[in-house]
Amino acid sequence: MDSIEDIASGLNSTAIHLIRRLKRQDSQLNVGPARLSALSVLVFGGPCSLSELARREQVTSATMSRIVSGLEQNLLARRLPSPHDARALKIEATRTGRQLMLKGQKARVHSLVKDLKRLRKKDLVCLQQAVTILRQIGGSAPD
Amino acid sequence: MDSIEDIASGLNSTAIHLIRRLKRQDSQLNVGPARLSALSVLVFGGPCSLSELARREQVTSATMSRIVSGLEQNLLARRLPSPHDARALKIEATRTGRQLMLKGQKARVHSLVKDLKRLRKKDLVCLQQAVTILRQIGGSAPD
DNA sequence: TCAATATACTTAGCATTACTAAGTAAGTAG
DNA sequence: CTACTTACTTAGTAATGCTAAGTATATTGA
Repeated sequence: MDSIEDIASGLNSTAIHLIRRLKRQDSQLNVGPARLSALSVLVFGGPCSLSELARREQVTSATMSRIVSGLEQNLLARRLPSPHDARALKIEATRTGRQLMLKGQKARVHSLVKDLKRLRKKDLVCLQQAVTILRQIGGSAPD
Repeated sequence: MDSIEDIASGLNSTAIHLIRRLKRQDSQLNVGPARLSALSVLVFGGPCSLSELARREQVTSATMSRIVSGLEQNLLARRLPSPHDARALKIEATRTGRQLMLKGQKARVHSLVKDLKRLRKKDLVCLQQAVTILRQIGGSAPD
């Protein structure tokens, strides 16, 4: 077996390649990566405040404010007043936003499925387990 | 076993989380992501022309020209004339650049190793195999 | 109650990184 | 030698990150 360092290094480069491959699919949506990522939080995690969104995306509130402005211009999300706190916002995806997100997700997954289909069943089981293992470690990572 | 779609979807979100985690380490280097990524090509792949670098990083030559200018300002890489073609450049990492890259690589790997150490041997073997499997598919991805 | 503080968000200014379009210099083909 | 191609740069625009500073609302405590 490789050393733990080798495995970590392998995970590093593998993740880089995987992400690059998946990003190529996103480019057809004509929405920047920051907006797409924030939108996915809204679609899969439900509406939330701007600061909560900023925290999950690990950017400052100032940056998130502009990302949300961009999403609004693209009609993918909207700002609503928060029911309990007049300072805060409730940000939610529009119908268009949900549709775009699901379309993008489909394209990403499809591009991977094409390659996974060429694998033996044994290898698929291995990847499935690997995903489960990696989900457990680093659980602090936001969505 | 999950469907192939589920596994693909799992790989997608796992890669996103992994990358985000690793990027946090990079932020301490005070070099932007595009420069860091280009520098890694130079350090681990050796000197190459600007267009070759652009091709590997999947950006236009115009974009790469500015990234290389940034690397030069940071004293991390230098432009040299290409021996065989007066139009082209040979771009190479400086000693400082190599050192910075290796330091960054170490930080990335170290942050993962800390978590991997908590896993059982069986799980480590699984991750190692997963890396091997993922290296084979999508081999067209650049470095 | 009211003043001080804290929290939520926005705006402005700067740097990086992406694009296209347009320009320069050098190699190649007829 | 002319026309074309290739390699790179520069300029202009847009998206995305930051910090600093401002506004509005909530909370705390004398």
